[in-house]
Amino acid sequence: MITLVLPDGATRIVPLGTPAHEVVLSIGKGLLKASIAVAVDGVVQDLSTPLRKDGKFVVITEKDPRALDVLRHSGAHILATAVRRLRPDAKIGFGPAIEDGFYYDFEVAHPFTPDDLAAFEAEMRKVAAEKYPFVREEVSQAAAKKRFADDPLKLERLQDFEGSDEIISTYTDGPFTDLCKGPHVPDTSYLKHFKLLHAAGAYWRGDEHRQMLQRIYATAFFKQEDLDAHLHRLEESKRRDHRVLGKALDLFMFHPFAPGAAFWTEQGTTLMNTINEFMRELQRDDYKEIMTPLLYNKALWEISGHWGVYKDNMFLVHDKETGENDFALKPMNCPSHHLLFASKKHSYRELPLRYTTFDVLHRNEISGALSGLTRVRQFRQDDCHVYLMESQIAEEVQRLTQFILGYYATFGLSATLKFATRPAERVGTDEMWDTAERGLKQALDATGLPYAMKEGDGAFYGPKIDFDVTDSIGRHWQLGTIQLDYSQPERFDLSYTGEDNHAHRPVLIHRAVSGSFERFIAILIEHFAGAFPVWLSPEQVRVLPIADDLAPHAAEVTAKLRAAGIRAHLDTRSETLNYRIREAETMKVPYMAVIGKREAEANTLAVRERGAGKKQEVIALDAFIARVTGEIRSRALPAPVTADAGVAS
RNA sequence: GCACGCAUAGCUCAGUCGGUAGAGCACCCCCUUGGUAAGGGGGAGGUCAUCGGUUCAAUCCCGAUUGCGUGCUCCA
Repeated sequence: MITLVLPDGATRIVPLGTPAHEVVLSIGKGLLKASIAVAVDGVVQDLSTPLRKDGKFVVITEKDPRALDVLRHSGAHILATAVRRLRPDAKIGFGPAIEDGFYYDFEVAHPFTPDDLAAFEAEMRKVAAEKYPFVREEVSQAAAKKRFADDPLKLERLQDFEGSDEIISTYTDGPFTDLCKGPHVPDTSYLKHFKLLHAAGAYWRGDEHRQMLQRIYATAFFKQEDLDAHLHRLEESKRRDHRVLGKALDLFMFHPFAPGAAFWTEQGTTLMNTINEFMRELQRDDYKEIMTPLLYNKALWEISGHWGVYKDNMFLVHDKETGENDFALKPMNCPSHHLLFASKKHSYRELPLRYTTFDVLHRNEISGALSGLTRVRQFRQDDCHVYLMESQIAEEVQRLTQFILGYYATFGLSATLKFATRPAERVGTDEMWDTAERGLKQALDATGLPYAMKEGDGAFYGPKIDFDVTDSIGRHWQLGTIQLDYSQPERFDLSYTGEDNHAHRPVLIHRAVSGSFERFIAILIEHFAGAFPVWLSPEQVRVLPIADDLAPHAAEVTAKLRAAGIRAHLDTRSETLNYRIREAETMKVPYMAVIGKREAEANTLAVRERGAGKKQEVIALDAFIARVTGEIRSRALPAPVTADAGVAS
């Protein structure tokens, strides 16, 4: 017998192996109808699975977030059922529920076309209508092997269980049986609101050396309105896509002659420079900004170790005197910073010494990885290397952490911290890692901030703190990083003179705040949907004289705005006011200053704010200048950044 | 890198079941001098990504190349 405790404290004592649905029925008939699955001590299982353990018994209905995973996993089986009916030759791989839906991998002779997807979706509706129950069976390894004799991928999976006491189960819905641990919804008719999204290649088990399968991505919900909302969200992110907005707002472009490297227009350059200047200002007092060469002899990369492991990702440059490709563009700044550091003697009094740089870096990413501004081959990092004594680590890490979080906050971005510890492949002794991890952890604890652990995810030379940023539509980006490194100071034989007049090895911290300016700008574009705060906007005020004869006055106004440090532009084209307002709105200029006869005479402006519609405010020129310069100085954020902020419908 | 898809005017896209192309916006000119999201008219603009093949004929079919897009261990 096993004992189940219901949420209200009541208990049910039932024979071992009783199917869950019997227990649910004993609670209520209506509940059984509404139930999708159950959880025993948090472990989700389906209604037909025999109960084997005592524990807290919770019935999962549509309202439980875990129900969606069950539905989606069943959706994957229904997808496979449909594919097998139409393409009996398809071999099946994995078909899990994922964050926003599910997928299923198939091995087929001919990849799927969009028409195939439409046919599969139609077939899935039939399978759902046929209301096949999901029947669970528990089988022996031998029986399973026999059953999946024609499915080599499943056989490979079965191999993993050889010798383990794992219960092997299969699920059958109508004509289709899959090796699966469940859980599933009771029958196929539960899948009502779903959509196949796209197909793409995916390596079997993510291994590029294995065969490529065809993966079909799909999503499913319990309610049509949830599905609609999800599809709407997808549309919304497409509209915010920095590649689309970058073109629409004329910020940057790419050219086939320079794949993976952005061209910045004057607007985009202004944006880039504004962000760069902000960082420069923050680092003015405690950092030493330096510039180092972009191109180095391989001798440097041999010392740093890049020539051995990273060479394929570097752009090599031919030297006409040696006739060899023995120069390379730098993929990171650290080695060059070390050369500068090592060029003279340093006292312990100088530490922590912080070198910061904005140099251009090149990494030869594989072509398939390139994507807009988020994965490029040429980029600039807000890079910093701190040379310090071991005793200074805690304070420095706290300082850098506050710096990074403060920087994000200026843009209305929040971040969570992740502490990544020693990876399997690493350099240095265990003792060194103990010291480094302890030091970093103490420093992190001292900040009082919550953080998640990422065991084994550190850099090969040291543990690190990663900053995971959430944008206005809830997407996550890994941006900043603080990495502790005992290895490079060793390789580059770095030293400082201590109080004891002896040479000591400094510890190194690598720090990046935005990862790269390119990627950060991509995130900002999507975060703000192109409607940047005033201080970031490439164009802050557009001056619009109503008629031609007001142009001279408008030009004076523009000059005054510019003299005050405001990025103002004058639009005197002989177009209607409506036309010019529309264009300024489309380009997401934060302020439109309209000048008619009345304003010219009173030296005022009829100010329209971006996105505020017809609402206008007549304000004295001086007052307007004070307001805008104030917003620029304080780097004010626009009214709460919401999911729809500034997105034209 | 690999699988699939896409590439037509500056942009967004139609189109040609093989007979060398069209719209809207943008651009230029003219009229309009306007009060808060498109005033009206006219014009210019394309070796249909590149190279090769098939064909009487290719932007369209086939192949290659380049670029871009989706994706490439959230496990049975």
